[in-house]
Amino acid sequence: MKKASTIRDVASAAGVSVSVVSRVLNPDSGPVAPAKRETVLRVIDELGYRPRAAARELSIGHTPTIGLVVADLANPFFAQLADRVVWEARSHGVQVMVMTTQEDPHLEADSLDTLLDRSVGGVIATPTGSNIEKWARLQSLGVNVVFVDRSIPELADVDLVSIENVDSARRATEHMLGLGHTRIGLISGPVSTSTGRSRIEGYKSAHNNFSISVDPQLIRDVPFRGDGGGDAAGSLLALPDRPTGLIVANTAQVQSSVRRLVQIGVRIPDELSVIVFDDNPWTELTSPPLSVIRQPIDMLAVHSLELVLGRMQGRLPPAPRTIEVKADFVPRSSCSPLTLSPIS
Amino acid sequence: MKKASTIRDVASAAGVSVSVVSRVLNPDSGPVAPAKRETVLRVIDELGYRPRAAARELSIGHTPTIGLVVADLANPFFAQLADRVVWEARSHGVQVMVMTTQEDPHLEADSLDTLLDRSVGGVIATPTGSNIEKWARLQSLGVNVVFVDRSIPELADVDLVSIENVDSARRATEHMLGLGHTRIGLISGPVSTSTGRSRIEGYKSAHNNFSISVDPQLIRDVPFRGDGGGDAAGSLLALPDRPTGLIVANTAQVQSSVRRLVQIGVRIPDELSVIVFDDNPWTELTSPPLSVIRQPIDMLAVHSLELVLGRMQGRLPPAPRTIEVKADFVPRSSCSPLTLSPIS
DNA sequence: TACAAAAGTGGAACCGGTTCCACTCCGGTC
DNA sequence: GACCGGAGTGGAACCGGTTCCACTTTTGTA
Repeated sequence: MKKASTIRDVASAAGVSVSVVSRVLNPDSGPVAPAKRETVLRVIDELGYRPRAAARELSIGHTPTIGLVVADLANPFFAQLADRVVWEARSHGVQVMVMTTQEDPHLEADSLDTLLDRSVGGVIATPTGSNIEKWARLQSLGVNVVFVDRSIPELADVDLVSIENVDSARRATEHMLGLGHTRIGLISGPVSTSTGRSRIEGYKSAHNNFSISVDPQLIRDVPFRGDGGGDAAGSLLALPDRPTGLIVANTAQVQSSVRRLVQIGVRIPDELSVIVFDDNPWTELTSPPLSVIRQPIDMLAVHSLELVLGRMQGRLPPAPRTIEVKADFVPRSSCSPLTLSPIS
Repeated sequence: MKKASTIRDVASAAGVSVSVVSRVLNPDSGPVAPAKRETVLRVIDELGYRPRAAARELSIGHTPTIGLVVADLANPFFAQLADRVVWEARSHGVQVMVMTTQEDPHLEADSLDTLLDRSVGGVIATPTGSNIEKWARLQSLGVNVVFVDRSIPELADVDLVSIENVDSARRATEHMLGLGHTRIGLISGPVSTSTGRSRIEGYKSAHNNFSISVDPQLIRDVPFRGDGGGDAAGSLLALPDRPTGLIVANTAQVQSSVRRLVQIGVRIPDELSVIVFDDNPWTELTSPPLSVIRQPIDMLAVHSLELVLGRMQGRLPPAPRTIEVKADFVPRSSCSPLTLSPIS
């Protein structure tokens, strides 16, 4: 366990001053005679010297690092998002600190503190919805914040990247309405989140277009955490006048909901047509393969990274941006026309 | 965008020296009069002061941070591993830098450099199998390395946490042999990895126990990346004397393999009995639900973290450790007795 | 009361980079 | 030949913490 060499080791081995070595390390920071540059580079190689990030960070004042704060990596949506963000960031020479919140505001607050301590230049997050002042403080300290997928209404000047939630939910609903279903269950996210509200709005809007009234009983907004999706699915199916269609618009609850449907043993699509949000890899391995709204996770990752890096480099106008990307509806075999009472 | 306060700001605001503030910050580093401690804490709170990690790191020489190097967060196995590690680490006050390699040795090498620059105290990794000298160098610089799930035979003195690979593969194989199957396909990881080799060994050992000879044609070792699992599944089923059982022991290829089986339309378990490694959440949502070898990801995470932290704190004997945890066989409905030529 | 030990405190060096600045060489220009 | 500007260089301050050490004050004990 030899200890790593420092810039001063390199300097003395190369017979130059630390200033010169530093200039070699940071090409645009000043002139170096070509011959010396060669020598220094050779010595660096021989010694296996690598500058320590902490030292640079201390004198520069910031790091080429961003934080990624998601609920739960065990959820494929977040996992894929993280994968893409980490991957994409690397190609820009930026490191990513991944933090998970388990949807717990306290853990979220902790994560933000940690990121602050690490002097990250930006944060990409799917916020829990709390910690308003904490997010604001982060921004006021110059940390660039971009929300993905969800936003917090109280925080107006934060960049946001999400799918077209209203439109996506409307299209899914209209697809079912078009098949003749009139009682369609909706399992959405909490109304305290933008995502939850927008998707409910899209659902209602579709009903409106079809001049079909909305039964509030059929709308279940459940938390992201826990087994709320499964319970909601169970209770919807237990309704006297039970729905013939189900849209699961809470990505965190898809698995739980589908598992419950399988347990109950409803026949899909004969007894129940189903559309879920998010094209998890397994959705086409179930039988029947599920029709899904596919969130273009790559796009979410790319755009949010672009935003946060753009802000870090100060090459974006100050006004907050909202980027909405289109989500595809991918029909598979989990929806069928309503046969019991066929449409006119 | 006001700028953050420093320890000297706190010191002067509290009317004490920086030494005192530092001692308040690090409780066991020296005595502080209770009254002054109070004052300092109050000032810290008022100013919203937080010590900068980089400064501390620079003077201490290391960070309470570990690196986690996995192939691909989009793979549920790694994603869950990452989730557990991050989670568990946090409860020990340790941060985790998550890096992905996409199974590419170059990217792996980059990641290790980055982690080195950040002065991490330890690394938990599923190594690609290359970069032998790089791993060795990392160790010689005092970075504690723990491999999870796979190991590199050339690197003898690295801690390893994995499941009982030989035993797991044997149990799965014996289960099928016990059902009367004699031609069982095996899709495993590359033989260049310990995992790949051990699982093939278990498969062979089971055959041996049942005095059934092994047809080498039925063993397919495919890379972790790409669609090798699907292709192997396809080609196994295209064999003239095609297998009646299939064990997918390459966790990264399960999805690809199962997808192919679904595409081909083999009836499971009637035409083909199937066991896969890894209890991904969706394996019980397929029809039929798949029998799996369940890797206790929590255990893998906990043990590897324990090892790496233990080494960082120097409270472990120097000899490298290998921890093997038991993997459960979870029978579901994807295996049935061989009916064509029933066992005696 | 005397004196050693322990508690409490602040000054300053240090960790390993970056950067400002002063200084020395050059060559080119009037 | 005097002068100027720019290339090239090194010294030293600085970033924000930690820690050693010397010093003063308090406490405990004989």
